[in-house]
Amino acid sequence: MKTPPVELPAITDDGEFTARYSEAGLTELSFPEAGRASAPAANKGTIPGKILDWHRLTEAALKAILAGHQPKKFPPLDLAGTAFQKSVWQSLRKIPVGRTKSYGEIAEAIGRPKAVRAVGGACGANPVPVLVPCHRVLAANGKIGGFSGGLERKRRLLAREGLKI
DNA sequence: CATCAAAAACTCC
DNA sequence: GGAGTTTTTGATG
Repeated sequence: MKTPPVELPAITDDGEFTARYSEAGLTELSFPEAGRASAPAANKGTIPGKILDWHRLTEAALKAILAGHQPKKFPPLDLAGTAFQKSVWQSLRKIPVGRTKSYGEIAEAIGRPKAVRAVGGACGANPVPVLVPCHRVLAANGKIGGFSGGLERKRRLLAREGLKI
């Protein structure tokens, strides 16, 4: 591995997220997990300055969303996925704070109104939760659907934005 | 490399 | 509660 992904802890009020960066941008973000209280020891000396710069933006954006505000700036994202998944994630990022969309609406937005189920799959494959607000996507009839980080966490995120299920 | 089968965070009847 | 639609992923020849 010539360019191993860089891992940095992002401290928020909700816990310690783990952000992973490639040479092109933020590539993955993980929720804090029990039993992983201590972040991966980050050798700041070996981390390129630009990544530390991105990380500042990531942490700021993360905190903003967790507080229910729309972040002013996003770090560059380097999402790995199929064309379909990228379309879905792009649509997700257009959802403003405090609003929700259904899987069906996302499906329509990308021109595949009937691919709702596939949209669900793409959301589940979303490597960057919170910044790509997969938690703001609910099922058509108001059901909460699912969430990679656990349904409880999804509910709390929505509650922070002033939404009630 | 091409093809088949199974599964998924949905939606509608 | 069951059938339908689309995409992804892993197995098979």
